[in-house]
Amino acid sequence: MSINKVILVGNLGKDPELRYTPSGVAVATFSLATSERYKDKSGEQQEKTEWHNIVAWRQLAEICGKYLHKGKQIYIEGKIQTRKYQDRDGNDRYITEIVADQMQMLGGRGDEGSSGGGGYGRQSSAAPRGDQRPAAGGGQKREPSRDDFEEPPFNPDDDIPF
Amino acid sequence: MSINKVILVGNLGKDPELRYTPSGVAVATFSLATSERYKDKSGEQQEKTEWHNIVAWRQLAEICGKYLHKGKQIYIEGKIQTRKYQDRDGNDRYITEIVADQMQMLGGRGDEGSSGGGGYGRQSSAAPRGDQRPAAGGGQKREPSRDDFEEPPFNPDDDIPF
Amino acid sequence: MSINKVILVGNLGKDPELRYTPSGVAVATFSLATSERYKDKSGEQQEKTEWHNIVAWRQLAEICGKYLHKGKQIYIEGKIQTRKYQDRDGNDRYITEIVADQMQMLGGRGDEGSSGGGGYGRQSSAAPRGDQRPAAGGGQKREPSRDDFEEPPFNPDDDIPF
Amino acid sequence: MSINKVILVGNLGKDPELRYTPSGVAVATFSLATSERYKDKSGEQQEKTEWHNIVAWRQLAEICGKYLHKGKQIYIEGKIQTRKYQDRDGNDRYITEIVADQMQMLGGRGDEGSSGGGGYGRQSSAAPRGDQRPAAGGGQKREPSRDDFEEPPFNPDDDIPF
DNA sequence: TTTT
DNA sequence: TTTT
Repeated sequence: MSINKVILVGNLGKDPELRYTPSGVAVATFSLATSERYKDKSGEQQEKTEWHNIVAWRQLAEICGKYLHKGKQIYIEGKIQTRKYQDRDGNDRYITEIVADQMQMLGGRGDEGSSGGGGYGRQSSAAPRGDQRPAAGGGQKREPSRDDFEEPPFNPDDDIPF
Repeated sequence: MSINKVILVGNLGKDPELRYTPSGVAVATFSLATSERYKDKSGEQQEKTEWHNIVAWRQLAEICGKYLHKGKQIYIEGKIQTRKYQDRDGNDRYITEIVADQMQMLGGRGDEGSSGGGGYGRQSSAAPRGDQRPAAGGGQKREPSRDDFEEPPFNPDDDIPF
Repeated sequence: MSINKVILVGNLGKDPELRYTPSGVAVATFSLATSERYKDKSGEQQEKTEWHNIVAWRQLAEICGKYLHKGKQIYIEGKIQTRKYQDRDGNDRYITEIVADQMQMLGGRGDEGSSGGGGYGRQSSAAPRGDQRPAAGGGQKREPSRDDFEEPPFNPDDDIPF
Repeated sequence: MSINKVILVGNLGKDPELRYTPSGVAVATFSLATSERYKDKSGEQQEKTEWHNIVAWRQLAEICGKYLHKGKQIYIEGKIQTRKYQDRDGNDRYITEIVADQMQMLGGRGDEGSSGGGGYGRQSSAAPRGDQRPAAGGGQKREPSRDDFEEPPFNPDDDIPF
């Protein structure tokens, strides 16, 4: 009964960090800058930069770790999530992050060495093959199969029944 | 390298139609009204209604066919698609549709008999069980498995490594 | 060169708080819950609620203060913003908020006494008339004029030139 | 009580066409391609391109006419609208268009001579100054004023009252 | 054809 | 703190 959706287009502040949970699940984190220009009261153009903490899991994490780098312009779709943690003094702290479920590289053609292309996330079986994961328990990754294609733009074997 | 995303909140003009392709793939179609209020030049409040052709496939089609009905308010996320077809005279015609990949029932609380709830689409394994499909070739439906869960809000077995 | 957009559909946890800055600008704040259902590893249905801090300014603030209340289901469109503040001990803290620029009441039909209707935000001149602001400097509110209408769905005085 | 929102990232198929209505209102039209990669049943990578008819009005039209050109990658936010017209034979035809209300140039830094920058649409007073409109009735364009600034990321004169 |  |  609810929607929690974030859409960002911005640039990476640093290269992503790719880590693995104890059970071998890939997690990529990076910060993404979005900048807003606005006129202040005196009519001056001002710019304000917002930094977003992005988190990607599993296959999307590995794609981020492999293809993204500092300065790259990307599109991110995901959801907002606030996580509680304890600081050094044991006090509760909260951090708000964007959990990505789609990522697209933008800014095209030979832009800084990115081979780029495609959109990544969810079902997307367009993802690069070959498992970059280190030895790890893993398990959650399911095997792609022949039937595993995406929502078809059209279905050559089927007559559209309307 | 591109994004094609539509977000609609509106009401169904009629009950959905649920059909099946020759190979047994479910397709639901319905029209969704969004209404916009605006002031015209004379300062009068006006309303303009836009009708959207919604198409849903597979499991989402079946959920739409089962739970949606005329008047229901829903959230739809999907993409724009223009399809070519021939009219009775053999002329090329084009129709623009929204191919849904997420649907949420809104307007809650026992609203008109909908048992409703949850959000449907993509990976969503929250979908009602039991196959409503008629005898049909099918095949594209893959078996859900234990590893088949969604992006975890958090992962109890894993320490978050950051 | 960037996009920072949030779309939420959720329910208010409490009535909004409407305040005014020293110079008389209205600010409404409230928290909005979005809930996600997911299957955990053991196949159990779980629910996780996310709480979003919403901030609305000016006319939209006043509409929120006037029409929204605890439990109401709304659509919010806005942007993510992280604000720094000092806690009681003088330590820097950060809070992430959604600065709303559009709000729509959902869930319809005489739902809990809301007179409701319309969509509010930006140019929207559909907003209730009559100034609810207390005596205050103000100033930023500009006067609506005859030319002040919104993007017209169509323009009766103009032939569309294509 | 409804939402009609489209978000596109794609490339212009041609230079925009900038026209004016009899009363002098600027209208820009252009087509925008979004491409989707997907795997077909035989496992082959396929690409399908969708062409969107974009319409922009007034100031946004002039910015599009001035800064956009064939091939440029942009972000568009707007709404879906289906318009009825008569073909040469007097038959009713329908065309679906995206009425833009925000546009952002993407793909950055000196990309093909675009001076670029900023986001355009709505209140955005960041728009280039100087009126490119030919002699024309006009009228709907309101004069920007000192009070005409956008939603402030923060307000230096005001203490945030929460 | 919906809804407010 | 909401809602289903």
